[in-house]
This record gives sequence, structure tokens and C-alpha cells, in this order.
Amino acid sequence: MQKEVLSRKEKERLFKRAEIMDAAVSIFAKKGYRDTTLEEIAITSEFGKGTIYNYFKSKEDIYSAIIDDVSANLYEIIQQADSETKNSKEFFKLHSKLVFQYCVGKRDAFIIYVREIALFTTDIFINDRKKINERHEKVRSILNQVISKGMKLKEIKKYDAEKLTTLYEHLIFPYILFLISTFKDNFDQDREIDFILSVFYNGITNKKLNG
Amino acid sequence: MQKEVLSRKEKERLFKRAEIMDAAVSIFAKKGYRDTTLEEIAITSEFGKGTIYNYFKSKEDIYSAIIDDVSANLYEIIQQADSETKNSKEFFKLHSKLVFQYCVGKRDAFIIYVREIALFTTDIFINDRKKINERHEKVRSILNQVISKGMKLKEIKKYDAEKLTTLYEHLIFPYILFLISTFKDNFDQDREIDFILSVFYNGITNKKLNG
Amino acid sequence: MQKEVLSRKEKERLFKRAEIMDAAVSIFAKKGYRDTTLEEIAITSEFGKGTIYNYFKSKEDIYSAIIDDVSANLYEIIQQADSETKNSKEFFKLHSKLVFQYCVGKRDAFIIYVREIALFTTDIFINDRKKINERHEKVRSILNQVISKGMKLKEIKKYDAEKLTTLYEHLIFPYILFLISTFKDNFDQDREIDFILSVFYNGITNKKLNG
Amino acid sequence: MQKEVLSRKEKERLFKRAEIMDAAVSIFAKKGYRDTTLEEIAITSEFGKGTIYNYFKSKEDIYSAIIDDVSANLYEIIQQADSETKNSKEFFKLHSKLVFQYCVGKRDAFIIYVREIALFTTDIFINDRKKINERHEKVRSILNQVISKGMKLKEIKKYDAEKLTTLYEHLIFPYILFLISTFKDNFDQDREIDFILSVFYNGITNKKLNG
DNA sequence: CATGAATGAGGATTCATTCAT
DNA sequence: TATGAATGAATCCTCATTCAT
Repeated sequence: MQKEVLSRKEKERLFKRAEIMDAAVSIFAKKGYRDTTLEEIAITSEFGKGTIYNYFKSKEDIYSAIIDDVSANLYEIIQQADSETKNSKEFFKLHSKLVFQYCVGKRDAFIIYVREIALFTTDIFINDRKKINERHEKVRSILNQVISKGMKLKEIKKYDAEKLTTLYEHLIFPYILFLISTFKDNFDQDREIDFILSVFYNGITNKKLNG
Repeated sequence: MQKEVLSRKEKERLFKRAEIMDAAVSIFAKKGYRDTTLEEIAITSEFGKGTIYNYFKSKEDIYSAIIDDVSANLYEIIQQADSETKNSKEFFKLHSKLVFQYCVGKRDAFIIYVREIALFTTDIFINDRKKINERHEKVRSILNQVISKGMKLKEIKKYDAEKLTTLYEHLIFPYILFLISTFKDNFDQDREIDFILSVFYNGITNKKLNG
Repeated sequence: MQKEVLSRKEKERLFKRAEIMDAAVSIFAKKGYRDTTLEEIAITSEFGKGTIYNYFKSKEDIYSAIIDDVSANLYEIIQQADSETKNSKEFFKLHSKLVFQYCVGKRDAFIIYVREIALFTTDIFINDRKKINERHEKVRSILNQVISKGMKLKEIKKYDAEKLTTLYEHLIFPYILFLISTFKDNFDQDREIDFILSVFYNGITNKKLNG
Repeated sequence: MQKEVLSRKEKERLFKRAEIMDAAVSIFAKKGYRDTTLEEIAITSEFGKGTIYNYFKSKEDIYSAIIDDVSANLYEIIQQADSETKNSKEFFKLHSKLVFQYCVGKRDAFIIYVREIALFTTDIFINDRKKINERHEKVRSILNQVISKGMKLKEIKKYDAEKLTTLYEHLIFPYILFLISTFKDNFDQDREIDFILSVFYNGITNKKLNG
């Protein structure tokens, strides 16, 4: 019983925390970190300003929690894509599909993540982000392995694996960012994936194998 | 004589304006718009804070002028690439080469431009930016035409030209951003261009033509 | 029976009240009134924040209760010293001894009292302190009588009794404050009393009597 | 000329700084550090809130500057008293006279100083106060030397010089504090000095010498 | 009675912009 | 034109107090 009570409280706490993050994420995505005020987050989340500080240390803490969330999710996604596929073609297919699905559900959080982490656009907050940067390195490492293996198996042309990793990330993320920024959810995920992978994957495919 | 005096004054005025923008651009690139203070711009530019207001209406005006500059330069670049080349392959080669060159020279301004415009990351300032957005539309329009023509001439596979335009922009800009953010100027421009175009261009090339 | 039940409850209530005051007193002494938070008092006292409001009207109420306590104790002490001694010499000896003993036992409460009352350092809370100020007047009045009587009996030189009262208070309290602030309990009470009274009492003693 | 311009500016700056400190000192003395708001300081000093930050880093910086001022003045005073007198009697006479004069002119600053430094009442701000504490040590050191020398010359009874130093400080400062808190300037400085030194100095005088 | 989540008033600080010199 | 001191609106954060459970 004691345990159950605690569990419910804890659940409620996490639920409210998530509500605050939900409110914050939409404003951060729209206005950026600096132009988002705690007042707005409070109003949007329908909590008092002070209440938010019972769940987060600071405004930056909210922002970091959002990025951390996406970072963790993207890490899970790439792990899943890695474990459930056998070759690079399947991997990129599944990975991009999962990422697209994720982005549609967590549009604003994804926007923030790409802006801050995937695109190296600011020096702001690069401290205190070891965990996130380390996770990003792990993600890149998996991409790197998949590509390297693909190259060994002649699925992929001999490029610098590091470069291809970078290119893949800097192709898919900005492109999705464009889609969700421009069309919200009014686009055909499958067609977009087919399109982008068609360009990307055919490009790196060793044509001799295709022949 | 009157004209000449004015002309020198005008030149001096433009020169000082440029000095202020130079100072501002490096700080904006490093810290972002909000975290850059006019104080810093004044100190770096070695002008008084008040003086800056003789050359720019506001802090935002400086920022917009920077973006406007890049926007104009990139428009010139794409026009040049368009006029000096005959097919899509040559066009992409020259265009990316010119863009790379430009970025290396105007690293910080480019960072700001990509962050604010090419990646649609914020709603901040979307007003007052008609000129810039219109120019961006013109840039896309040229890309679109080159691609469409390339498709007619069977140089390029039959894709949606709009989509390819977007993909090209969202491939080359973020990738360059990554390079200059990560390596400053320590990278081999030609090799990077070869790499990126090899992936991109081979991918969209109609293989029957290659055969 | 009804009465006994109430009595136990009342005892329990007073006991808990004292526990809260004990917790509060150490923090107030260390950090001052403003820098002490109810959160800290709650944690230190191991009560919930809300619970404290069942025992005290407000944060200030706790602070006042602490000062009131010391005020009452010092009043008792001076009454005891007055009733148990026959001349001013004995009185000052016993009084300072009792005050020293008290301070060692209630170090933090004493610190707060001296800071707020004996040294007239702030206007904060001077309202709502009639009781305390009145009691302080009574204390001064006893000192005054002892001194006046001592002067009549030629034990003490002819000074302004008011002034001597003030001097005695402003000698002994700050000095003890210094001792307990600097050395905690690591000082020899008896030696310190001998020292301070030697200076003070010899100073005010009519030398003709000594001769 | 260049130098003169700078000098006038610098003077003006120092003058305004002093005006802010003057405004602040009266409020700090009345309400204490925590209960004093920058708003009040701004209103009282007739500057804008932001202007104050052109002269001081923070609220605490103002407070520290005030204390530093008094600390420096008291150090000068004791040096003067030391250099202009030949024996302990003269020294205490002149020193207390100078201190009294100083306090009357800088009543509120003195109150703050005594509260924070001379009486060891809080742990607040004990960091960042090395300079002040070191200066206080020097002050005590001079007192100590005067007393020690007085003891060697049999002017003063054989006490622990450290203790007497402490006692002198904790006698004169709280007493003056009481006077200026209670009577503002309506007291007879000379009579009070005579009174307090009569008690203190006669008390510590070696009677054999007097006999 | 006991609790601690929720609250919002209040305060320190920053900074774009103005304006007198 | 050049300057930088002055300004106050705006913002993050704290914390005493309340109140539903």
C-alpha cells in the first residue's frame, strides 16, 4: 500500500512535469529559448509561475529536459533500427521511418533538438550537456558502424564513413525540419521517405551491385 | 564638388556601417541574437553605443542587414552560377564551389543566415523580412528551373522539382554549417564539394544516361 | 478527566512548539531573519511546512516567540539576581554569572536577542514588540535601582544611573556575544566574568571605599 | 586639458557614486540589508534603477562599499590617534573623541559597520570581506600595541591585552551605537566620552601608580 | 492535526534605446 | 557626428502563506 501511494504520487508528479514540458516545448519551438518567458510557460501550462519551479530548477532546466528527452528517444530509435535490420538498406529505411514517425508526434521537441544539437548552431548551453553530446556520439557511432559494414559488404560505395554519417544526419534532419515547419503534418511520410532515401541511398549504392 | 564631398561622406558612412556589421556578425554568430548585447557590439566595433544608432535603427536592424547581405550575395552567386553554366551538372559544381568560397570568407554571416532563414528555425523577425523571403523564393526558383531543365534533358531523374530544390538546399547548407562550425577553415573545400556532389548528383542522375 | 486530557494535549502542543523554535533558532542565528526560509525550518524541525502554521501565525511569529523567550528569561534572571543579593557588587557578580550560564545554554537565542533588542540595530518588527520593550524597560529599571542604591550607599561613584545602566548592558551583552560567536563554548566562563567585572566594577567603584 | 576633462568626469562619477551610497546608507541602516530594495535606493537617490548599476555591480556591492568606507576611515582614525599621542590615556581620549566625531557625521554608515563587522553578528557576507577583516585585524593590532605598551609602562593593570582590546571595542562601539540610535545627535559628545572613559580607563588604571 | 503542492507578489538585475553634451 | 550616462520595462527566480487532502 505504501508503495502504491508513492507510485501514484510519483506518477502524478511525472504527469505534471510532462504537462509543463508540453507547454514549454511549443513556445520554445516557436520563439526560441531567449524569447520564451516563464510567464508564458506558466500561462500555457495552466500552472502558477512558482509551481513550475517545483518541477524544474530553472528555465534552462526545462529546455535541457526537452532536449534530453529527444536525445534519449533518438538513441532508442537508432538502437531499434540497428537491431531489427540486417543490412544498411533496411536500416536506413527503418531508421528514417521511425524518425519521421517520431517527429510527427513530437514536432516541436524535435525542432528544438535539431536546432540546438544536430546542427551545431549555437555555443549556448554547450556546457552541462555532456550527457546529450555523449549520446549523440553514440548515435553517430552506430551510424558509422552500419555504414562501415555496408561498405565492407559492397552495399555502399567506398566513402569516408565519418563523412557519410555527417551527411546522412545533415540531410535527413534538416529536411524533416523543413517539412514539419512548412507543412505541419500535411505531408505524406512514406512518399517523403521514399524520395529522400531514393536520392541518398541510390547515390551511395555501389552501382556494380545493381547492374 | 558638392557631389564629390557627398560621395566621400557617403563612402565613409558605408565603411563605418560595414565595420559595425563586421563586429556584430561575429558576436551574433557566437552567441545568438538575444545573447548579443549592443554594448558588446559597440566595444568590438570601437564605436560608442550611441553612434551605432546613427547607422542602424535598432539592434534588429543590424541583424537584418547582415542577413540581407548574405541573402543578396547568395542571390548573386546563384545568378552567376546559372549564367555561367550550361547544364545542371556544371551548375551544381559551380554553385557549390562559389557557396563554399563565400562561406569561408563570410563564415559568421553565413552561420546566421542558415540558422535564421535556410532552416526555418524561428518565427522571430518573420515580419520585416519580406525582401529576404522574396529573394529566397527567387533563389529557389532558379534552382527549380535548373533542375526542371535538367529533368527535361534527362540529366536528372524524374523527381518532384520542388522537393529536389528543398533537398539540395537542406543538404548543402547544413553540411557546410557543420564543416565551418566544427573545423573552422581546416577542411579541404574541393574534396568536400566532390564528396557532397558525388553523393547528391550521382543519386539524382538518370543511370541510363551513365550506362 | 477532561482537564487531564486537555493538559496532555496542551503539553504535547507546547513540546512541538518548542521543537519548532529550537530548529528555527539555530537557523535564524546563523543566517539572520530574512535569509532563513520556512522550508529550512520545516526540514530541520522535521515537521511539514504547513504544520508549522498550526503552531505559529507566521514566520515573524516564530522569531518574536524566540525573542520573547529570551526576554522573559533575562527578566527572571535579573529578578533572581536582585532578590538573592544584598549589594551592587554581589548583584553584578550573580547577574553576570547567571547571564553567562544562560547564554551558553541558549547560545543562538541569545545571539538573536542581542542583535535585535539589546543593540537597537533595526527598525524591523519594532511594532508588535511592545511586550518585549516593556520587559526590557523593567530590566533596565531594576539595573537602575541597584545602581542608584549602590550610589547612595557609596559603593558606586556618582554617575548618571541611566548612563551606567546603558553602559553595563552595552558592555556585557556585546562582549558575551563576541565570546560565543568567536569561541562557541571554548572559553572559561568564570575567568571572563572576573575579567569583565574587574574592569567594570573597579572602574565604577568609589576608590575612597577601597582605600 | 585632456587630463582636466578626465578629472572632472571622474570627480562627477565619484560624486554620483557617493550620492547613491548616501541614499543607500540611510535605508540600510534603518531596514537592514535584506529589507532594503533597490527600488528604494533608486527613489531616494533620485537615480533610475538601472543607473545605479552603472556605479555598482550589485546591491551587495553598495553595501560592501559602505562598510569598506567606514573600515578605511576607522583605520585612519586609529592611526591618527596612535601617531598623535604619547601614552595610552591620551590615545584612548583622542581615539574615542575622533570616533565619536566620525559617528555623528556618518551615523548610518557607522551603524551598518558595527552591526556587520564590529559585533560579529552574522555569517552573512563573511566571504569577500577579506580586505575589511584584515583592516579590522590591523585596527585591533594597534589597540593591542597601545595597551601592551601601557601595561609595560604601568599605566594599565596587567590584563590579557587581547581581552582588553576586545573589551574596548565592545564597549565603545555598542555604546555609541546606542547613543546615536536613541538620541540621534542630541547628546553631548564630550560628556559621553568623559563618562565612558572615566569608567573604562579608571577601571584599567593601575591604582598603585595613582596612589 | 499534518502535509506539501500551488501560488503570485516582490525583488535583483539586464539591456535596448534615448538624449544632452 | 560621436558619445555614454541615464532609464525603466522586462524577466527570472524566491519564498511566505494557503488549502485540499
